Amino acid sequence: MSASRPTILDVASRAGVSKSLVSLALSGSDKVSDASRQRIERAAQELGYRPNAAARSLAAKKSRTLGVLVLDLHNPVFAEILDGVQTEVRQHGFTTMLVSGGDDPALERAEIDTLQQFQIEGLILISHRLTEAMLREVAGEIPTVTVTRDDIAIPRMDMVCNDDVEGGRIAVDHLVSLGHRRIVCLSGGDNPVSHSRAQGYLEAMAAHGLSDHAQIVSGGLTDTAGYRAAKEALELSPTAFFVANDIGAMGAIAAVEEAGFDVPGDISVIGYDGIRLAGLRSVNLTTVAQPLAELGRLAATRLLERLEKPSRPAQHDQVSSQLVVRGTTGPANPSPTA
Amino acid sequence: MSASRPTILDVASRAGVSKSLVSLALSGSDKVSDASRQRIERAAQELGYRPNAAARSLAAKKSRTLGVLVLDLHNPVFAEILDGVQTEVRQHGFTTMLVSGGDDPALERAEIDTLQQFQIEGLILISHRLTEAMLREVAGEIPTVTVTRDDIAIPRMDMVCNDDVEGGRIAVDHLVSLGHRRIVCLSGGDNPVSHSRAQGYLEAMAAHGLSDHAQIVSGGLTDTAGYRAAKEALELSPTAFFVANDIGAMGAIAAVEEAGFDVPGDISVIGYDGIRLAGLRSVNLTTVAQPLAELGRLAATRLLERLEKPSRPAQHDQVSSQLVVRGTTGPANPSPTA
DNA sequence: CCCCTTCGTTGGAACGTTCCAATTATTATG
DNA sequence: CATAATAATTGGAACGTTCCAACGAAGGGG
Repeated sequence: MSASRPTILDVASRAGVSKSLVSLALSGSDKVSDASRQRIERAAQELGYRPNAAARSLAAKKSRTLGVLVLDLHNPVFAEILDGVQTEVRQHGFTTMLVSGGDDPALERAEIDTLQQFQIEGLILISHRLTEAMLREVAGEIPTVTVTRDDIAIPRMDMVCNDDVEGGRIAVDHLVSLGHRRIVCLSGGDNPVSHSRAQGYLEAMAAHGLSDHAQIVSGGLTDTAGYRAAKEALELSPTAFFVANDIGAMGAIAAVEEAGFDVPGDISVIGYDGIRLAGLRSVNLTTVAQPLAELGRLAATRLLERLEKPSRPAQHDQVSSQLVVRGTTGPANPSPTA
Repeated sequence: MSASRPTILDVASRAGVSKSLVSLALSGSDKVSDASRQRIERAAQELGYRPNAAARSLAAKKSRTLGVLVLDLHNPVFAEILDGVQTEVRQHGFTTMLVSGGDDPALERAEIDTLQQFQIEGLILISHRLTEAMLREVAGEIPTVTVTRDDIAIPRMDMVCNDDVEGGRIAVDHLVSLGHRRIVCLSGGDNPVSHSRAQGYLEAMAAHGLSDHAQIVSGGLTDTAGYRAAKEALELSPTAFFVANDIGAMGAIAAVEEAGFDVPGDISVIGYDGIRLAGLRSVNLTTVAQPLAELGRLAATRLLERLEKPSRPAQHDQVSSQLVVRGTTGPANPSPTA
């Protein structure tokens, strides 16, 4: 049973120097003689010394830790954004603390509270559940950047988003180029992201002179929501669906096939997000891919910049999506047969 | 620009009591008069006081935080196990700190280091990348429980696993009951989990007198690995595949369909894990479902128990899987036609 | 009315670090 | 060779909390 963890004092006495010098040496100061530095490093090594982050954070008044709140760990979109966040943050010597929210905004607020107790220096929100009041409160207390949410602008809060309107247009353009005209949009329901995507859909339909065919069926962002919406939308005898997210698109495909149609022989389906899953061979979904990791990377960058310069005006970034053609879209079939 | 965060002293002076009493009151001690308690709570509320976890952890010499290392946040299996961990841990007033490893065991070791700097009281490992030496080192320093890894037993380290051998048997039993005999196992490669599942497969094949038909094709745990293995295994003219995990099964299905066979008309496919994804309508995979959340819950429970009683002998739990029949398995077709 | 218990409350030490001003050792300069 | 400048090192205060021993004020029993 080893005694408790070695402290900086143990290292100091073993190296025959003061604790202050150990602190200096381990933080890479250049005013430590090589001889001392070496002895200190060896002592630390031998003792298996690991600095106490709590003590450090307390003394230094900074934790070098960023908090990240994600909407839902199950949705692959978030894991992929997180990748980007992590890479960037790590490079700057910061650590991230990850929490995932629940359905309940209040619970989500509580999770942020926990993060704050750990003295995080900044916060990345990859969720759109917080109410405006909560968001304002949080952003007022701590440097914050939101990802995939652009509905609420707050003075010092940066936002990193995909250009969802453009993405909607890209989807429609692709379908139109394949000869589709009766394109129905299965929207993701009532959230900023889905609104913009539907908006892009409408604009592009108009641009192609297809406003008469523009129809939006509102659903949600889940598999079942996509399924139901598609089922309902089949009544409109479409030749193609633009679905607001990939998971929803998978549900929609199931509905289409269940109704006896072939994808893409009879009906084409295009999704949105570009999660890896969509690339699996058995899914093989054509989609409008957001640069997810880039989204995360950018969010981290903005946050780190703000830590340097807290008073900088809010910055709103938009990244572009890219069409990824796979197997669920094809030439329009003027008269699909069930 | 608000001054820095309020401390316990601010609360104390506003409530007109000593800091000690504030500490007592906020930690729910019963030796605080109702009057004081109320004034303290109001003061804390009004100031927006949030205790500093760093200071608390330093003073109390305990952080009430557990570390969790997951193999890969992209794999849905881990998100679902995490759910279970979180629920349980939260109920006991602990917080979790989540990190995800990379491909590199050394990097994974470094992540654990970070966790330790935050004075985590215990560690949950949902990963099997650490070398035995690393695992021993870590488990020697901090109460540890591994999930889905049962290849290395260490005195004080608890293990929570699925009974993968039984799961393999369940899969085979199901296929046999549908009349299948030429059942090929697409194994997940060289890791403890896959070994056990293949083991169960072999045992069950033997039990059904089908040892002559038992064939294992080794692959990996990814979509592409499943695809390749299936492609190769089609040579063996099977009527069914037992694939070592769900994601791999999805790849296998793609290969089967690409070769012109129908699933499950010509060839049945059963997976393993029971990720939600498998339940999506467009996937609809028959699978051997591990109780993933339960696995996580149990791991957390064991760890919390060990914190109470550090010297308890290592406990090895096994949970049972359950067959979930969906659309990818069906009656054997004696002569599948491409 | 005094002493003893109980209840509520308090100040101070401790936790392990960083930071700063102060000190000592070393080297350069005239 | 003395002194100034510089380099290396040090002790102590501070960070915000918990914990503990000790305190005063009520209340009860003799």
